[in-house]
Amino acid sequence: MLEDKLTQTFAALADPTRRAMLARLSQGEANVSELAQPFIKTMSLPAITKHVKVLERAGLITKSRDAQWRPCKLRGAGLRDAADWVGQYRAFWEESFDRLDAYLKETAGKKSRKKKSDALLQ
Amino acid sequence: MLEDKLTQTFAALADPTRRAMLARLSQGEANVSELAQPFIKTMSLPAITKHVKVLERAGLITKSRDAQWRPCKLRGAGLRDAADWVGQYRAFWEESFDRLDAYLKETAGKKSRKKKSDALLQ
DNA sequence: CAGTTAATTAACCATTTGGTTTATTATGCC
DNA sequence: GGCATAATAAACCAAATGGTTAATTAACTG
Repeated sequence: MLEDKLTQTFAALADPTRRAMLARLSQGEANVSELAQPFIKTMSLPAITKHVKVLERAGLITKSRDAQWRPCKLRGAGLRDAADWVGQYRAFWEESFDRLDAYLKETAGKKSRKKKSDALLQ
Repeated sequence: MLEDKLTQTFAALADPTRRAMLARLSQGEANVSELAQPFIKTMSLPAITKHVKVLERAGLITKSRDAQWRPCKLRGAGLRDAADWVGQYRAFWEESFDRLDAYLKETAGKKSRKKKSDALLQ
């Protein structure tokens, strides 16, 4: 994945309105006004349109056409790219570890109580 | 985790310079000028300082003091929070699925070839 | 103490972001 | 055709972001 695409993806996720839209879409397709519904008291429709566009350009959703409606659907691959990037660092939140320890466990170890430390970075 | 903290975390990840800094820190502690090293031809030190501060405020790194140096280290919990959020959507990138199918597999199923679909959303 | 190194602060600037209001496009319906 | 609905576009604005340069703080070193 392009460096810049990942930037767009994380930027798109860095907004609670857009994350709520993804949450809504995880329950099924929705058109723009349906996505707008929870926010329409506090935000204009053009603002919603913009948020949807950010999600679309980031590859997190796809938008199609049905008469005057624009049904949107979640695009798993977009979220997977973000998950894959973050996943590189899994070893850093899986309890106690250090790289040597991890190396020993992965190669020769068998009795250590600590969890595995994945290879990190490209 | 606070809604707003997640926003800060994703915003911090939405920059290639900052992601590169995290990559560097995944190989071990580094102080600010060490983090700056790959960028110092193209960016001033105050710019680096600002990036480091964004990472720190997002909870992705911690910074301590050693004389005039400021050793930084990766904070796994910050990345885990991001990973956990994205992980809610795992079902959407793990091949063919739908919520009913997932439900059946998780509760009664035993022979389905499809991968598991986690419960989504709060 | 004087000088050097590490890092930050302050003030500033351009661009991007997230919102607004008003106007427009496109579709379906009577 | 005329009207209502769904969505977008355009123009604008304030605040945030990502950078700069110049000045400052803090610590070590000779």
